[in-house]
Amino acid sequence: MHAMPHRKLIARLQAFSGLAAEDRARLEDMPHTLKVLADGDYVARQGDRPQSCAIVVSGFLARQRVISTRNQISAFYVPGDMPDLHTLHVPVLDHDLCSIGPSTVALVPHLYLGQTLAKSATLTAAFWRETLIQSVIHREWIDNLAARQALPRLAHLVCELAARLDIVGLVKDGRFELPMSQEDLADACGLSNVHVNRTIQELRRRELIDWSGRMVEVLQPDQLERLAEFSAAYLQLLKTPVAR
Amino acid sequence: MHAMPHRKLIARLQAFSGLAAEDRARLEDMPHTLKVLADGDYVARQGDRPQSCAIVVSGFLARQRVISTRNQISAFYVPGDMPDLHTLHVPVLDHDLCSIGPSTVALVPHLYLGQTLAKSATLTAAFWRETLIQSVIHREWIDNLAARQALPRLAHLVCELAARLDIVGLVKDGRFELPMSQEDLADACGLSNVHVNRTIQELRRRELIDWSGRMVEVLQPDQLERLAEFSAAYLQLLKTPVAR
DNA sequence: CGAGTTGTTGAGTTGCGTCAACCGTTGTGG
DNA sequence: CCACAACGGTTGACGCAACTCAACAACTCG
Repeated sequence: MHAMPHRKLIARLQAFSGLAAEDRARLEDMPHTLKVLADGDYVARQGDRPQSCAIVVSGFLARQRVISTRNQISAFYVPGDMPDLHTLHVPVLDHDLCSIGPSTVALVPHLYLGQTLAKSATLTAAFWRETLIQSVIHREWIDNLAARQALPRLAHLVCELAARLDIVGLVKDGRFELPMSQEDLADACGLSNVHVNRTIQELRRRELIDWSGRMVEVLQPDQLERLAEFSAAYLQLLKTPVAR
Repeated sequence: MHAMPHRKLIARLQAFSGLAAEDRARLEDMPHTLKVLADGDYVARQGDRPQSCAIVVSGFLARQRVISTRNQISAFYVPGDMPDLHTLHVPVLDHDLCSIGPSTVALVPHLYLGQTLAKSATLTAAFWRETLIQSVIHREWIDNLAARQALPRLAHLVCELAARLDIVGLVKDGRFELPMSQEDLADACGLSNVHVNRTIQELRRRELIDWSGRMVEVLQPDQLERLAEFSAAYLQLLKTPVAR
């Protein structure tokens, strides 16, 4: 089924960080166990001290946590992402890591990952950069939540997910799968599920997207990105190597 | 004036990452230039490719950027922070870095920083962890912006800044200096300046804080943290070393 | 086929924004 | 040394984006 489960991760690291052949080989040889998750299953829970890092192989994960009465989602993870890479250095997980729809993850032991990074400074830099991408995305979410109202806010999230899925080859003709419910979107956007519903209808009415069931199609990418003030540039900032 | 400008940074790295004597020495010997900033001065601008990293020596910086019509602040930086450490790996700055009130920063060339990290895996880990702390704080902001309304949201920000200032010894008897205007707070919290004003008055009315001029005093820390659902734990998660 | 999700719609409410005026403080230049 | 401009803080009146509650429809799945 998955001859090389972390293929998407390696391809992205290759593209953005430029791996040497031996680094690539080290990654391909990483020992791992595959784990199949159903909708709502947890990869790890708040307070856990994971002994391995997950790589999303297929499907979506959400980072979430209860704030006052709401189940707040602070990140989505798509295939090729490592949602808990930071636990290498920050042992305690501060959120739940939950499967949105069915998904598959590969688990790589900290022990092995640490040893591999110790052998290669470029690999260390590549994985460090990987955590920095997550920071960039976090900052976009902060801006999005604080500064935009519902319509552009949802539009921005759609643009972001489309761009991230495109990088790992999961967008075909502007179409891609989003397994999250409107309730999940509400939890991510700081809106009520009712208002998310009405806002999506407005996006449909303007013929910017076609969104029925789990499939989304972006009909007018330029218009949608203009509404969202979205620029994919921030996801592509990582192509120049570190100063030495 | 500043015999060792990055003393606060070193002390924090020491406490959270446990530096060896030689790593400490390397940090103390870092070549740098001091830069004094007035209110509103920029350390660097969006789109810049800085050739050095800044360490906040005194005062506050804000990471900001214009979103639609608003000047959105996505992070505050206090003494001991390295606001653009990530430019080591992500060359282009995606926000402005602006002084809030007068401040001083030490600039350390990328070239030197890269060479130093190449010599020490533990130092690399310590600085990587430093960027991960920023991620943790970003996620707290996401939760704060999305899930809490104005009163607890502002309370949470006050708690966070108090905790971060406390770590670097800038809190005396619950009192500390916050140089930002209510407008700045509004830009950080996704609120209007008018509503920030009213919300602060409510915090004062409840006798949770005393906030006049630039000085803030937390009168009832427990009550304030309960209102904000704040726990300083997330800033302290970094004390266990990496697996090897 | 029923039971539990997820999506949709309507009506009434509210937290927060906007606009606009006013006040106190600070700093600056004549 | 005062006049005055500039800025940050404060207050009131009004409007709106988004929330809550509640019912219902569509879909999924055992």
